[in-house]
Amino acid sequence: MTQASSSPALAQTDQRLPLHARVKDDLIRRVRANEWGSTTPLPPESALAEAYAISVGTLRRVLAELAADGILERHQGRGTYVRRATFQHSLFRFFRMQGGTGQTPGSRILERNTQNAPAHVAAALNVKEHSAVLHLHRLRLWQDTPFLIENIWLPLPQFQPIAEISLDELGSLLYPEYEKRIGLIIGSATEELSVTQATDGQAVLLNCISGDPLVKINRTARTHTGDVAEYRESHGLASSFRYQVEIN
Amino acid sequence: MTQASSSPALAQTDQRLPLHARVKDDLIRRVRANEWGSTTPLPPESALAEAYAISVGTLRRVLAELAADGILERHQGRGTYVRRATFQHSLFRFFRMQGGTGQTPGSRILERNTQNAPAHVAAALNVKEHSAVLHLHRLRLWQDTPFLIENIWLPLPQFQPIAEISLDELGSLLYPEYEKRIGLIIGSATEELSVTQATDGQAVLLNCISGDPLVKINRTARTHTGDVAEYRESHGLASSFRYQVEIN
DNA sequence: TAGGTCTAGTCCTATAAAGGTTTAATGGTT
DNA sequence: AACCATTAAACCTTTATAGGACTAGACCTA
Repeated sequence: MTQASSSPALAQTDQRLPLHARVKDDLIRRVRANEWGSTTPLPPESALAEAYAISVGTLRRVLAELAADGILERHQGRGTYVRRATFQHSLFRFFRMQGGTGQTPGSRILERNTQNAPAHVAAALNVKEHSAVLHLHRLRLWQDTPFLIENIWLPLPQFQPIAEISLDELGSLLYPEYEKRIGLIIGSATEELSVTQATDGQAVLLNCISGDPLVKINRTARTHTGDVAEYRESHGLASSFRYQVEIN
Repeated sequence: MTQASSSPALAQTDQRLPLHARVKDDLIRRVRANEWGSTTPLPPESALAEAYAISVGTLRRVLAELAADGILERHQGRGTYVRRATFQHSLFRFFRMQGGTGQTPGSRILERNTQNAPAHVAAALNVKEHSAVLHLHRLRLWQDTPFLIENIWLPLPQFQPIAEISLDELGSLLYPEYEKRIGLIIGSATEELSVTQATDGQAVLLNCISGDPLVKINRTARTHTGDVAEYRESHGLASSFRYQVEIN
């Protein structure tokens, strides 16, 4: 059952892999390339199967896996869509600020500049040391009270559009902005938590006393395919901190 | 394609669900009932399908889902097995103590008694307030240095065997003990992290100064089917704390 | 306008079948 | 003992087919 030649759509995939894996890889690539917005359905099963020159059964298996992986959403009778959104929520399970109404916190950009990546940032972003990166320094507020200091690094030139838009447009949520400006979708992230003490500068921003315990959150955010897209270091008041995790 | 009557094995499952869902539910029940140890393979596809009176294709779909859920492990040519172990690892990603060798920390039981569940414990364990629970008070050590205080509550009479075994046997890892003594397998857990200050008692145990920042971890552990099996409150020195999370 | 019915489009359930790959065990050969 | 070929058992891949269920929109009716 080895196919001598296969659909041109699979030309760039690893020929040693079984068909379903190759189709999956290609679909992930196309999702990542933003071929379908979150409101445009993918082609129906029948059309996709025909395009890949595989049977509907095999294609259904791939789509089911992608749905299980959280990349696609399928709705009987309506169609198959790229999945977005839920992620933003899961990232904001911390800091007991979402009491009651699901409001998003405010934010104020303190600084935006272009830097040569320091060693630890370069390592996290998986780029060469001293290569150009965009740096955002941001303060997050809850009901006008600052609770979190963020330092965000983004690789250039990929994120150049973010360097050029007005600061007002860098509203509270960055990930939708990445998607709109660059067509880049954050698919997963790793966070590392530790506890530190407030420096003088942090104490001023957070309106606390120097030496107070802070929670430090290092986040590495990736696309669906695992490429690192953003590195972020956040510091927040430990006293107002709460973080919830599911383990499987 | 509505089946008038189905395999007796599915008698206790919800008849409104599709076949594959009913078979999945039943297999989860049987895994939970410890029908197969982690070294005994499940019956082969062909035999299982025949026993449930369904086609091999449908059964394969169920087994694939269970494997994706991390409940089963399948090996071509060898068989299908209940999955264990990996979980213990994922639970111990915190506290930067596993440097190099993957040693498990030591532990010392400070106290074991039967209590009437306090309100917050009863709520977490999903039992009536003041009902009998087993309480373990444990100190965890890394190279003879205490780094974590644990308070563990288990519902009775389910966990009665744990109340009766010798304290020596409550070695460092509890979950294998649950499996061996009660046949109960922990499948998932929720943890909530926050930062507190050391009380006098905690300071003595952890060899720190009263008021030092501590990390507090509340863990609710569940079986594969979602029933709460254990509630645990841990306190550790914030200075030696590091926690890593994957978000999807 | 409001509320039904119908229908095309889409995904879902279930079965069947042919052939392939991997593993473990067996028994022979060197 | 070490190596190899064979074989049975187990899971994997792919295709094909028949029918069911759900959704959105078109159309009709009151």
